Amino acid sequence: MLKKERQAYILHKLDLHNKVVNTGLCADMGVSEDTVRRDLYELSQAGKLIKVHGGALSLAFNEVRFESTNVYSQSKKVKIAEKAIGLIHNNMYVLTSGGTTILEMAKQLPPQLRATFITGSIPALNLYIAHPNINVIVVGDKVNKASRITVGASALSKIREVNADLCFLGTNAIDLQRGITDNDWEVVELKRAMVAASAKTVCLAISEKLNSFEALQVCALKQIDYLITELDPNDKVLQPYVEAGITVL
Amino acid sequence: MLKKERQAYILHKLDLHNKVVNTGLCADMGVSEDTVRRDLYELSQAGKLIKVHGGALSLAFNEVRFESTNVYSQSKKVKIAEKAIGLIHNNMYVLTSGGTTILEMAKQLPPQLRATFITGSIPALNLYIAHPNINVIVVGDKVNKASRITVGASALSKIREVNADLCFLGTNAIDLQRGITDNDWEVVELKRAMVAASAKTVCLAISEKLNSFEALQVCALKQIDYLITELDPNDKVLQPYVEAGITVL
DNA sequence: CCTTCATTTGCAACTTTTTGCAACTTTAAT
DNA sequence: ATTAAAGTTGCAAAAAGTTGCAAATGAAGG
Repeated sequence: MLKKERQAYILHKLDLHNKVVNTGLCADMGVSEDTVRRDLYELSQAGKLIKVHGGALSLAFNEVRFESTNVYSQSKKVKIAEKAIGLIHNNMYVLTSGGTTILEMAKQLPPQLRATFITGSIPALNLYIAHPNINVIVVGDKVNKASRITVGASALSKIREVNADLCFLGTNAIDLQRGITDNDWEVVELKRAMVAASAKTVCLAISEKLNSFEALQVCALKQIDYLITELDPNDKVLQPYVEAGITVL
Repeated sequence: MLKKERQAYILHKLDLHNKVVNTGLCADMGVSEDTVRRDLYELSQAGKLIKVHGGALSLAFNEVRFESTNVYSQSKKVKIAEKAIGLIHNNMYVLTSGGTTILEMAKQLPPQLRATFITGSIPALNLYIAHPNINVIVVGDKVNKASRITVGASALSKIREVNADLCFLGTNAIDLQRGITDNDWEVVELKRAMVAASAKTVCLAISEKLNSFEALQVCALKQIDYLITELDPNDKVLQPYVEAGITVL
C-alpha cells in the first residue's frame, strides 16, 4: 500500500468514524505502527486531523467541544455573514451548504425575515428552526457525523428537485482558474447540485481561501454570481474576481 | 476508547443528564474507576465540569431548571425508556417518531450500542448524532416547527422505502377498541407509514394515555407488538392488552 | 536491465504516558 | 459512632511514542 493511498484511507476512515486507533490502522493496512504514526504525524501537520495518544480524531470531533473556534477568523465570519444576509429578501427560497461561515449567517438572520431555507446541515437546521419566521426544509439522508451534514444519493436527488432563488456556499478554496474546489467527493456533489438548483450562487469565503485550490471542482468561476469575503470590495486581492464578472461584496 | 473520546463522552452525558456518576461511567466506557476519576479531574481542571463526591455535575447545574415536563411524568418516561432500550440490539434498523418519551430513550442509549436510527424528529436526531456508535438517517421534508418533526409527502414516501426491524411510537392515546390514535393528520400518516415499514412496532405510553383516544387512528391494536408503560407488566390495567396478544413490558 | 540516490520502512533501545491495583484515608449516611 | 462507598497516593506493568539506524523500496537515467 502506497503512502498516499494509506493517508487517503486514514482520512476516509476518520470521515466514517470520527476516530481511528493506531493498532486498527496497522491491521487494516498491513504496516508497522511506526509507519502509521508517521502518517498520522504528517496528516496532523497538514491540519487534516488531530493526533492524540493512541490514534487520531477528526477535526469535526474536536470542533464540537474542545476547540474554542479561533476568535480571529470568527470576527471575519461575522462580517461575511452580515453582508450575505443583505442578499436575502422576504419569500425567497434559500439553499445553504454546511460550514461555520454558514452557521454564523444562520445566527445573524434578522427576526423579521420571512423566507424558506433548505439545508442538509444539522447545526444550521437547528438555528433555522429557532428563528420565528423562517420555514425549514430538511434534505434527508444518511448523516455524516464528522461534518454533520446529510450525504448520499437521496440528498442529491432531493436537491435536484429544488428551484431556489439563492444558494450560499461555505467555501474551502477558490481560485481564478479552477473556480470553487473542495476535497470531499460527497460534499462536492452536493454543492454542485445546489448550484444547479439555484438562480444565483453566493460564495462565502474568508480571504485566506482566496487563490487556493483543492482536488475536486465544485463549479467554475463564471457560475458564481456573488463573492463575499471579510475584505473591502475594493481590496486589490479581489479585483481579478471583479474582472471575471463576479459581484464582489 | 481513547482518552479524548472518553472525556468528550463524559461531557456529552453531562449535557444530557446534568450529572454523571463514577460507576456508571466505568460501565459505559469499560475502564477502571481510577481512570474515570482522572478524566473527571482533568475536565474539572479545565473548567468543563464540577467534580463532586461520587461523580460530577454540569456547570449549568446551579441554574435551577424548571422543565416544562413535570418531574413526576419525567421519571415515568425514564422507566419506559429503559425498558424500550432492552428491545434494541446491535445492527438493527430502528424507526422512531417524535415525542418526549422517544427523546428520553435517545438520551439513555448505551454507548456500546451499534445500530441505525431513522427519524424525522429534529431533537432526537441531535441526540443520535452525538452518540458514538449510532448511524443516523434523516427523513427529510418541511419541518413542523411546533413538533419539530419533518412532515409531508416526501417524508412519507421516504419512510415507505425503509425496511426497519423496530419502530418506536411515542403515543398520545391508546385504547382497546380504537388502537393507537392521534389528533394531527400529518403525524398520523407518518406513524402509519412507520408501522408499515417495520417488522415490529413498539408503543411507548405513560399510563395516563391508556384507555384514551383521539380523533384519528394510527393503527389497530393487533398491529402493535410491544406496549411499554412505566407500570409493572402485571398491573391489572394492562391485562386487557396482554389478552389482546400484545407483549407488555 | 542495472545502478544510483533519495525516500520510505521496520527494528531496537529507550522514554513517556496511561492505566489498574493495593494500601490507606476521607467522606457521607445511617 | 459505625460502616460502606469514594478518594488519594504511590507504584509497577502495559501501551504508546521517540529516536537513530540500517535495510528495503522506488524513481530516474544510463
